[in-house]
Amino acid sequence: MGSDPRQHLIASATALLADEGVEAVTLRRIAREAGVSHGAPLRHFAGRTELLSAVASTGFAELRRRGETSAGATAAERLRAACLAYLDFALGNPAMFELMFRHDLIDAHAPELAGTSDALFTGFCELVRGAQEEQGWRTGTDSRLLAASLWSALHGLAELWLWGELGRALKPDEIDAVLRVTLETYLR
Amino acid sequence: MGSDPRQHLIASATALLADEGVEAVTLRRIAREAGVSHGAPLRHFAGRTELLSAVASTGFAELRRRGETSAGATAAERLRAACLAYLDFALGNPAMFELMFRHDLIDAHAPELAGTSDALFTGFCELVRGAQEEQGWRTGTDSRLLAASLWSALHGLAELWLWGELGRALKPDEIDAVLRVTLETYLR
DNA sequence: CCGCGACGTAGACAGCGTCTACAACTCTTT
DNA sequence: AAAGAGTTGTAGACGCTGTCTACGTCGCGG
Repeated sequence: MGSDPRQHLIASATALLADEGVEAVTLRRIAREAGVSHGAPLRHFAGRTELLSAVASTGFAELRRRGETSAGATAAERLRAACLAYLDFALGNPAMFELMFRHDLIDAHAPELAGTSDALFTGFCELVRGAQEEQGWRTGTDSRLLAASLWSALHGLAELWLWGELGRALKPDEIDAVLRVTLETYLR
Repeated sequence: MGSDPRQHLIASATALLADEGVEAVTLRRIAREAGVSHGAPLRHFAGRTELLSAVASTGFAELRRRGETSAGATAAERLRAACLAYLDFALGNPAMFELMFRHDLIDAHAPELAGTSDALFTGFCELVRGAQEEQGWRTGTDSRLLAASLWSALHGLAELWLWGELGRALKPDEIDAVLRVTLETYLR
């Protein structure tokens, strides 16, 4: 294996995830992909859960990066851009997005994963608070609660859309319209 | 097996689901629970997916029942009650709720399941339309899009809460507060 | 030089979904 | 009444999975 076998395994798993979906990411497939024996990954990860948690953690880190670098002159515009980035990430990386919230496959309490996902939520809270302070937007409500509510709305939209539930009731191009309704509802 | 083996198996699976979670609901466990051999369920269902789809379908039916019978003098009150019922169902039956949206375990295109879940969305749309017409609430927006947006917000809140992501950032009793923020945001 | 820890391998085990061959039982048709 | 066909349950097999264990094989520090 390479110089950093742990990173090598995470990379193989990430590629497998993007190519063939969550189901395909088994320890044995990862090992085969990485060119090692079926038991080798267990030398670097306590089990499948720990490896998948590490993969999911990179997903949270990437999502946070996208949210933080979202451009905009005002805080409200940056918040709006971050919301769009969330949906963009989910629809563009459906398998990674699914893994990140499959609590049967990952361990939300793993230190690394808890760190990256908490950082994501904290960053989002700050975006919300910034928009609140900048222009007296919903100043009455706790920014943490408001951030949780808005995040939920975005998250639910991504999940229902990816699941296909909305897909039968709505036309494929109507997801943008629903997202616009959600943003209109919150950001005004 | 009983007079209606199909129903018997669904009942065993439902009990197993509530008792031990989604992971425990394997074909072989269901068979053991129902007191038959490990291959017997395949005489009544084409595979695990079909059996779990039937179980999930009962979940959608129950959820719809709760939403339709939600009391309220005005349409707006009935809509609000239905929203509360959605969260109540998710938090009270976490395993069933999880199964209902695990598209890797069930087949969303199975006729029975598609019927019950479509009926749920349609009913919710009508509740939204009713509230729109009754009191000129958000009359500019398509009721289907508005219903999808609101449903997403509720669904995301349930998922994130059950997943535990919000649980680390928020105190256990703050989910009610977030729900109130969401309802305030939409229903005004 | 030797031992020890890190790493990789191969085999085993139980559990899973699914398939197949076989037996029993019910119902229809002759 | 006898025979055949369809339905339902059983038992075993196959390949897949995660995980554990025993066994090697390096490299590096005492």
